Amino acid sequence: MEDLQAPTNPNLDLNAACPKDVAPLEIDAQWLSRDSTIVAPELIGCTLVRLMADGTILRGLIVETEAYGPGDPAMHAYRRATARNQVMFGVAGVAYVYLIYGMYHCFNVVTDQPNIPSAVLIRALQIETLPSWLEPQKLQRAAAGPGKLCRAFQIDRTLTAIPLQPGQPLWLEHRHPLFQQQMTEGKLSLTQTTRIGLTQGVELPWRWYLTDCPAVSRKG
DNA sequence: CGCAAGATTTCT
DNA sequence: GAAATCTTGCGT
Repeated sequence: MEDLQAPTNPNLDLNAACPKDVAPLEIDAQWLSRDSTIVAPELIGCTLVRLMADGTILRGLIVETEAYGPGDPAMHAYRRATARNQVMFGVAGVAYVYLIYGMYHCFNVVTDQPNIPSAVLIRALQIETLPSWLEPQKLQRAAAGPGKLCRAFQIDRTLTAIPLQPGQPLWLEHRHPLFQQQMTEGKLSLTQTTRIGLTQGVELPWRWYLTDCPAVSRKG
């Protein structure tokens, strides 16, 4: 079983930081056209929105990310461009989705300028509202990990290379002003650590997560 | 063209 | 600790 330990930070109140009644601004390609190690921590607190084929909309607060970039031995495009990774050489703001271990998908946001292969892996979401098919008890950890996140939001390789814009199957929205405010006040904070599951580039501290958030894939 | 390894998850 | 499961890309 997974560790369902409650947050230890009494200030962590995502309902207060992200009230549901105000629509934040969508994130555009220009904002994402920066170094992945800059974008990755700034994406924490932003919202991933999924529009299903049947019109259903799912929303999740991004609570854990990892950066991948040029010169990084863990990056899929480290050696050269291939059919799989070529989307990361293109413009920012499109999806890069790949199959891992034959059974899970990982969702990335392409970042930085064209011809600079880089992306941010979205590793965990705090799902906003309970989908009809999900038991309430499982909501908190239903998107705690890149594979579980894609399973919950029904993201697979057919979505790779799509632009992340409203009306598309996926898009991003900026932090709510109150989330930003609680960051400034120190009530919310980010933790920076090394990335997970790698055999190369292990030492690079390019993973960020919302401190004490129970929806994060793992601590440390 | 064969094959080992993989940005994971879950069960024993 | 190990299985599930299959694509990718490197080495032969």
